[in-house]
Amino acid sequence: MPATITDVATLAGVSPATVTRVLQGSPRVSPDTLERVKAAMAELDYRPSSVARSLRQQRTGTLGLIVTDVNNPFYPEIVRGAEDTARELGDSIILCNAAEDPEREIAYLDLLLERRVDGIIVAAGGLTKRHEDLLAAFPAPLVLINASLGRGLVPAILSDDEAGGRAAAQHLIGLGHRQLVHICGPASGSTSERLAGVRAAVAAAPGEVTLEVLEGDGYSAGGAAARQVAARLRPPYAITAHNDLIAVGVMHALFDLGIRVSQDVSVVGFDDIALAAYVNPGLTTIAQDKFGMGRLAVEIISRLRAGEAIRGNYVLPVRLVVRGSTGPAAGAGARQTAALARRR
Amino acid sequence: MPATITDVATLAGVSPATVTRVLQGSPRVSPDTLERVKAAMAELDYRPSSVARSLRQQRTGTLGLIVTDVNNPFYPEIVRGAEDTARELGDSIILCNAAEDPEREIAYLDLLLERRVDGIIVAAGGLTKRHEDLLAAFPAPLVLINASLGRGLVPAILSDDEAGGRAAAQHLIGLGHRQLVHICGPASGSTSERLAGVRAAVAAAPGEVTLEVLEGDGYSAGGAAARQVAARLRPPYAITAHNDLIAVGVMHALFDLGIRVSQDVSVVGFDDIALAAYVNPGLTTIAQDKFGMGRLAVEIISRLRAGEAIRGNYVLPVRLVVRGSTGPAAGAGARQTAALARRR
DNA sequence: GTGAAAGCGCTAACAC
DNA sequence: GTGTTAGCGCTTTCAC
Repeated sequence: MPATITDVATLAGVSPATVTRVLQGSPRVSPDTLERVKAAMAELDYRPSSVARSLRQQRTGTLGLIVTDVNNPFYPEIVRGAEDTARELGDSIILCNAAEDPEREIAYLDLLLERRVDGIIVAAGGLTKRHEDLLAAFPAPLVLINASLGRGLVPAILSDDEAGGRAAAQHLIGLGHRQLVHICGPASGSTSERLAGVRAAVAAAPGEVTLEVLEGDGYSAGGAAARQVAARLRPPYAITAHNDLIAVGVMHALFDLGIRVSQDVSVVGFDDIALAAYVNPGLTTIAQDKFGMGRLAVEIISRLRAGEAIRGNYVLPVRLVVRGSTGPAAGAGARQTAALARRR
Repeated sequence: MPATITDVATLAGVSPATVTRVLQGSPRVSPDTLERVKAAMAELDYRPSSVARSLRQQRTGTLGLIVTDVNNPFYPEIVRGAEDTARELGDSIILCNAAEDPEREIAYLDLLLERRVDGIIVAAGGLTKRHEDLLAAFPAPLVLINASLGRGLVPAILSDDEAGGRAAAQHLIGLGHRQLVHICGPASGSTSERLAGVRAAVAAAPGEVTLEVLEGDGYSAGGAAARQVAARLRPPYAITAHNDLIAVGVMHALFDLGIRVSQDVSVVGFDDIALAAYVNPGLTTIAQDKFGMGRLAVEIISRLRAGEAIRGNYVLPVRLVVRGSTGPAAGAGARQTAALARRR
């Protein structure tokens, strides 16, 4: 049994209230008392119970963070951003891994409410209709990451997907590419925004640029899509993928076909997960500010808690990261000989 | 303000104690009362406060999980294993990201004690002396992952590093390799165990097998070590790395030198992080049961909480995962022509 | 500058 | 089967 405030008070010969004052650094404590109380605390190895404090103060200093899947390389960085910021504010994070299961996500919402968390952050890929209704009238400060509720009642943090798609395509067009292929991810969500950006860049390009759009969600599907393309198109062409994992699948497929990434075909991903830097050649991609999303989410919660009325979407800028997977489009009749792919 | 148990009791025309009984599913409640109470709960959207309950019951149903760095691809899987299991047991996880900072790690221990967590899991790379003293006399159930206190007072979960090193080397020797190189990781910790395993396999090998040991912690240092080796040794030879990240650094360096991974030089990693599967060729590696470590940690905590006296080390088995980065050692004078590396 | 008293929301022991 | 009572450990008036 850990020592209680009463134990400390008794040992120091004061009342519990005085111990509280010491705990809070109140100036209305005589130096003498202060010292005695501190000594008593040290003696008893006293640690105030935040459980009791939470009950009394009606706030727990705890935030719930529901994540689609911690194992998805996209999320740990968001978790870091949130945890880091929470820590600075004196809060803790209860981590909930929804494991891609919407039911479980909802169960967590309940659990977190019972735990009386001061706010909840939901970093989830796709929201179901059921979520929408539940969240729209939610009895606690709430922020969404990478998802938004139609009516904008709940503050949401998003990446500028449209700008990202545009930057990816512009980069390729700037390298001289005239044949673009976009491989889509999951039908829902931001897919269309990224594609819309690509479309916009293609439309605005000087000269004639073609764009073909394929489905290919996931690592292997991305590879399959690439094979399909390779059977029809002749290099130089360029592929934008909805995310990095798809792009890596594309790169492997091209490699197997003896098509050189960068020299023959350029590839651009989206997200900038760690993998992008370690793959060979390095993957050119659109970086989302994942850490910043986590950070901002916690900051918004803390402002909501303070009574501010916040709603609407926060759109974070993205950034083109050029690595080895993109290169200038060689003249129309580019050699396609299988040989060493350029590194990074 | 959320509804309280008294609100429910009043609305249902019963005492709070009866509401508690309903909450706990006690059989000593008349069907009639049961129904009225349930109706009142629904009406008020009542959620029992686990804060109040925790104070009363002197247990929070919360576990602290201190992790060196969530962003390190090794940890998310441990987190998943812990969170998953905690959930099954009705517990929640407070995630603490130490960000490689030992001071911060210690600060978290204090914070978690104040929060009166039911137990703490520390998944940390290196323990300092200061940790040791603190943890050896820790006032809460405690489990370590991938670290152990000399005297074994605190239960620790480890991978069988020695067996892993042995399996890696045996795999290579079985492929006909006679020149082995081991690239070490951080000096402390399990480094030596893995190396010891490699040594054991080399010693037990039929015929003459040489082993060279190099430092090379981290992605780039691993690459540097590989370049050093390549300048001296002629293929076929084989490299075991202390972990996957080093191994990937090695693979890139070899690629740059025009040395083919698998055909000319085999490479084996350790850990089996996601990266290992996505790199090209796929990295042969020793898989640690990361999920199982997280799971076991939570299970041990729950048994400690139940009063069992548990100490000593739990050593989990590892598993050789063969991918494309290892292949048979070609005859002594193997061609070293730069050409396409075999895929996966 | 300090103490007494009340109460946060729940549950456990005991009564009936 | 149900109610009464006390108390978990803290903080917050309010008094002095």
